[in-house]
Amino acid sequence: MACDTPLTERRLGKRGQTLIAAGESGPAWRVVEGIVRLDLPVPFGEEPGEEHFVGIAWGGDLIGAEALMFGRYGYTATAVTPVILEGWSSAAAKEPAALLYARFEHRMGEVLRLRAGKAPERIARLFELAQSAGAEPLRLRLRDIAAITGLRIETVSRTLKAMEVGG
Amino acid sequence: MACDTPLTERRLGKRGQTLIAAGESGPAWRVVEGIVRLDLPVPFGEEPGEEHFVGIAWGGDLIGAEALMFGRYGYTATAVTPVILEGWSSAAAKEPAALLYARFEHRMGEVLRLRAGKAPERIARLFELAQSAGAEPLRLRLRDIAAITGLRIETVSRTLKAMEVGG
DNA sequence: CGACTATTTGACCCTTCTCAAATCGGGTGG
DNA sequence: CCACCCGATTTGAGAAGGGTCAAATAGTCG
Repeated sequence: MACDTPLTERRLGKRGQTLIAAGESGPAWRVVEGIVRLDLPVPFGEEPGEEHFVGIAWGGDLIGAEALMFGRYGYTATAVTPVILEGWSSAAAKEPAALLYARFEHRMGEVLRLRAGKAPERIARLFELAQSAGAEPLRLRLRDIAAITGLRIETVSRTLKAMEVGG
Repeated sequence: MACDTPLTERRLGKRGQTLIAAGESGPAWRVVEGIVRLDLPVPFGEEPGEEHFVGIAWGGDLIGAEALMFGRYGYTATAVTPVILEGWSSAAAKEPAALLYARFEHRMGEVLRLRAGKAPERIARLFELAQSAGAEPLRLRLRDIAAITGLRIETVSRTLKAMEVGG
């Protein structure tokens, strides 16, 4: 860790990389570029290996902030696109609470829109989001697209093929 | 609740009542009891009268906080169940930002779960949520159930009937 | 090259959406 | 008290859209 910059420690993540693991401890990060998906480990004795998708973060969103409060990360964060993270400390946070809430509302609306409408619309919106989040290669894994849009991998595959022919 | 302090103004809302109207100005509120749905007025020249569901709030969540920042409410809030609101001022807010984030992650996960799985599961989860939010009569309007779960009103009607027979 | 993981494809079934029309209530003006 | 209107629910029938299960292909990384 060449931590010679006094202010903002940065960290890169490749597509598919686990950025934060539920149960472990560490700092909070701000998602500067790219998209991150958040999953909860299965609550009860369900399929081990399965996870519950609980949200995405991008464009300045904070991830892992709960570790500052409770000591451990509450969920797993994985890079959906290549990402750039920036260390975040609560001391450095100057955003007023009302602004945080406003940002939340917007974020929740975006996430919900990814679960509304038919398969092609959902997937298209996800790609738009990825593009606006500054993800360069714009190549997403089907499993991520499926988890985020609430579709099946097979459906995503077929829809994607249909889309590139039509549009 | 021996809270007779002059500071916390309370307000009741009946099912279906508009609590906050997009574009108007006013204070922020904390949802003490019940469930509130949030909608965005249609962005462009789409079906007038239609709204985009962008989230729900309950159990201590804040609504209308963006009016503190931007002067106007950014979305419409409607009572899905009878609700109790409590006036909120940013000055009174002492929750650390990290806690706000943690709460929000949880909230987003809950909302997403209401859009996952088949119709009966979604609807059942919404009723559980409504119950946990302290809504007494537990009678929801079909249009609200449909908007929140992302189903059609007809589907909700049919599913509800099938559910009360089976379970 | 070999083991694995990710993506495609096929065939078929089930859910949910659609479009229409019938009912059910609750108010209202006579 | 009754006829009527309007929004909210129900019901029907048929069509799409996705989900499932199974197998075949492409990629990847040692």
